[in-house]
Amino acid sequence: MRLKRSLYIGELNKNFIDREVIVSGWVLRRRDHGGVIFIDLRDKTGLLQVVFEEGIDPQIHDLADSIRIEYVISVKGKIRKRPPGMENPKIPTGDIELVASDVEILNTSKTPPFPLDEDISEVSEAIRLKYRYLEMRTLDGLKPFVFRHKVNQTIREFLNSQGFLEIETPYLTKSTPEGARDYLVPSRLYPGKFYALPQSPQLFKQILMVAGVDKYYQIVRCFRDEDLRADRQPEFTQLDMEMSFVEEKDVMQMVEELIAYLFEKTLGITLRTPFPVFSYETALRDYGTDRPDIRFDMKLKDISSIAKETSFKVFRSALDSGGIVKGLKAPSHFSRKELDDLTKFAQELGAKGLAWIKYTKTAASFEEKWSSPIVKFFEKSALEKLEEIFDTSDEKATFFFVADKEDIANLVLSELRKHLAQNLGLISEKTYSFVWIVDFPLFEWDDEEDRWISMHHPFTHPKEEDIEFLETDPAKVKSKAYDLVLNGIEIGGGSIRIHRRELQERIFKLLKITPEEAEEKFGFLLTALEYGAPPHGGIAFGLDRLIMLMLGKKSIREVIAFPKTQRAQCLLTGAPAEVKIEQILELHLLPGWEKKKEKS
RNA sequence: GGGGCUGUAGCUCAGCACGGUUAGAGCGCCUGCCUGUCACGCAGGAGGCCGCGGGUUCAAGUCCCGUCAGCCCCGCCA
Repeated sequence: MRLKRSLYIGELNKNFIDREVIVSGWVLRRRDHGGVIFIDLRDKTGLLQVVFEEGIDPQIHDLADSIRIEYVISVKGKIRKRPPGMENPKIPTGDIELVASDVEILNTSKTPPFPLDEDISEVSEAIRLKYRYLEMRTLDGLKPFVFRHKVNQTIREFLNSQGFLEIETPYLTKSTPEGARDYLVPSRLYPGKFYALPQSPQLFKQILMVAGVDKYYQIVRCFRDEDLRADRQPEFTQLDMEMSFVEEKDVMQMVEELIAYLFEKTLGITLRTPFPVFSYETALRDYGTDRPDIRFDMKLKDISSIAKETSFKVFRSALDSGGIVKGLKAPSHFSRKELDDLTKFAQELGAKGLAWIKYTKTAASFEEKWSSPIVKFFEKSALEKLEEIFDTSDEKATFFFVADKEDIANLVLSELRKHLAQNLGLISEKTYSFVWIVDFPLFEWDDEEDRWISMHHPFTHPKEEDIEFLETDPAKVKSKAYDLVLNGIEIGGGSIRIHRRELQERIFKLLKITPEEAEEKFGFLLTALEYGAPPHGGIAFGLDRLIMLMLGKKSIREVIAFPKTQRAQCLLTGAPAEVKIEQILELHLLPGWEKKKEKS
């Protein structure tokens, strides 16, 4: 490299006029006027117009003539004030330019597969991922990653100041039976044995509490071999935290301070704390989901008691088979086609249908207020009760009802609620609405496995007052768990953990984990609990999700440098890929590996 | 495992319902001209396995079946 960079483009301003500088970067655009060639040079800090004039040095001018888009060059020259009227107000360096006296072409470039000088969000994601480095090289391409870097630093800054210790935990660890599918890593030294990549550092951080660390955090990669979504990657990053000698409120308060600090420092947004707290039961009752989006109202209402009084068979039969009738009110009327589409939307989520009633507050008579194929099944008193239950302050409204089993009604209506709010423009995009969900049930019944399973994970502490019901009425037992939800997306979840071996063993027993299995899978934890484990609890955040929401992105792939596709491939590297047979043999992955080993 | 959308030039897309000459557009690319442009301009040019395989047909980018890939969703999972 003959011409060594003297500064970044972003550092340049009028004060540099008449000074000689060397800048290095990529050619964004070039405008060849024959006798004069303009090149817009880009580095990660900005854009600068470089001028090659024929009169100054014909040789340099010829070299500039061969320069193409995305060539990597260093240019030496004097900064000059642009001639009057030639300024470009669109860029920060628009009132100056670099008059090239020397240029070094450090590398050529093929023509990029997509233009790097304009908005590339229209380019298909597959191509962007294959050439991720080109996407990142564009003017704003690094923005999400600069932001992410800042988030990480701010989190560390805050937690360090609070006395937290960042400690790394292993990636090659032990498979655990509960939770998601594990990614397995075959052991070369122990034929037939496997490491698992961690779904989270859960057990390690608990053991760190036993070790007296007191406050731990880690920004850590986690791995789960499940199907992907816009907000789910097989490897993702958690902000993992754990604290000793704490109750729920201590963790929640620490988190609120952290989140408030983070939003203030990185987005300049002052959040109102404490965040609202909903019980699991309330969330399900009012929103149909344990991750409610509370940026808008439109609460769900149980109208089973009204439905019971109607002659509408669909409602009656749902109630007779133990279901419920639940509904919501949208502040608008809908066309027949829109109603058909909404019905289809509901059916795709599992509803048998979607009942609706159009409501016009200012109609001439009571009867004319109500319009629907099903309104004939309703007595006047039933309609009056609807008016009462739903606050009918809107001029026009439409009631939607789902009659089904409770969980289906809740699922369908919660999705419908989001869908309608989005379409009706009820959601203000710039709002950040946090809400805590607490008082989760400790267990949920799993029909397939015919046993209770942990709603959170098996190490979650039951509410003290419910411990006595563990064996007699597991459904009644609530947990010391808490989820943090932002704009309808779960961004974090945690709990106070069990810190006594006896209680942990009781839970395992309830989960139909035999003592032998418990010893084999979690023996190290049980042993640790016996050596003076302090009360402790913590939380883990989906950091990718949080950053996605902070940046208003629709997918966590936008905030991950090299993400996987929905089919879990890396389009850049081509992973997963086949490996040499030798590698497979060495890992004892083929049938008959034991024999092969004996022979060798 | 299931449902939906998409796949045509380097990129973004039209053409497909109703099969029929040589498959188009914009941007980009190449060559030439041009000393003040900044999405420079002007003139000329190159560039296509219409995702892949099979079928129907005199004839398929267009119709049918299968398959692959990307995205969104359900299940699963956080």
